[in-house]
Amino acid sequence: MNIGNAAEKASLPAKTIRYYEEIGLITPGRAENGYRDYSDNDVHRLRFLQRSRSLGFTIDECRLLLSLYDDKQRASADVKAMALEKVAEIERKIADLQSLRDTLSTLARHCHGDGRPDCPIIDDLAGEGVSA
Amino acid sequence: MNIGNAAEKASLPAKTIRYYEEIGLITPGRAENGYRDYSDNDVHRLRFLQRSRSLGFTIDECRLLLSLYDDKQRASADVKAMALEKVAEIERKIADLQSLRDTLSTLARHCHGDGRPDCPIIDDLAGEGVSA
DNA sequence: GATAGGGCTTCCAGTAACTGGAAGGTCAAG
DNA sequence: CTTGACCTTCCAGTTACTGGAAGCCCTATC
Repeated sequence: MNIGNAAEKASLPAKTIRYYEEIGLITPGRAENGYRDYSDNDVHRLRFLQRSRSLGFTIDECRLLLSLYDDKQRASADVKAMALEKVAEIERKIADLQSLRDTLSTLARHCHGDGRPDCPIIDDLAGEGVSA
Repeated sequence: MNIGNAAEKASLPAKTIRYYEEIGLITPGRAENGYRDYSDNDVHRLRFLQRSRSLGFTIDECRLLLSLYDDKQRASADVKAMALEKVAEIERKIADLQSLRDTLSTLARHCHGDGRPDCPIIDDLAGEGVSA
């Protein structure tokens, strides 16, 4: 099947699929007219990629995941370890964002937000305002 | 003062400071030997940049914030609106990450994580596993 | 048979915000 | 006078695409 079709089935832009090919994540066949030709298995891989990317795995992690997917002998422990490490990473990011949000809301709460030039947010950024 | 000194005072790498100059966020003077020469006010701006970047504002937002900082007549409402929009954006990101984390932990919980090749995480990525 | 359109191809460039490294000038200490 | 730290510029690389140009392929319609 052509790239447009595969793109639709995998919920990925065609551009992205070509990019994945460029970096060696997938190698579809070619039709006689030079068009890429995707098998059902190719589409399967693309979906795998789409899903793992949307779960926050980097491209390199997806590469590893795909090789585990291809390896019928892989240990589930390897995959579980990656997933758990990813969970921890996501939780660190969440904590960072929460503290960011708290700081910013505190700042905003202290700002009267009218037409006057006086602004505690700017003052804080300038290093002389409320401590969040 | 030299860039190394300014970098230390602003808690920013010298490389980053040069980059900020390149994109027009700051324009220090030059000493006779060609070295950049930072005034106290320059350091102030750098700190402002450091803090607003660390609060999650993009460079373009920092540019705007700096212009509000420079503008003694600006309305605090403008700044407050930016801060609140940023808070909303951060909260969206947090929610996304939380759902990501939940999906991944569910997956990991269903994985026995031993030496056997059978792995629900891979199965899910392949589109045939547990629904998280 | 000409043409219009949509899809496909390749290649080049740009994004955000730096970061690393090479080649070389400047300065203070020993 | 040399060593080492610090400074300069410029170029390249990072992540994961995305946009666009130039041009081929295929089908349908007039």
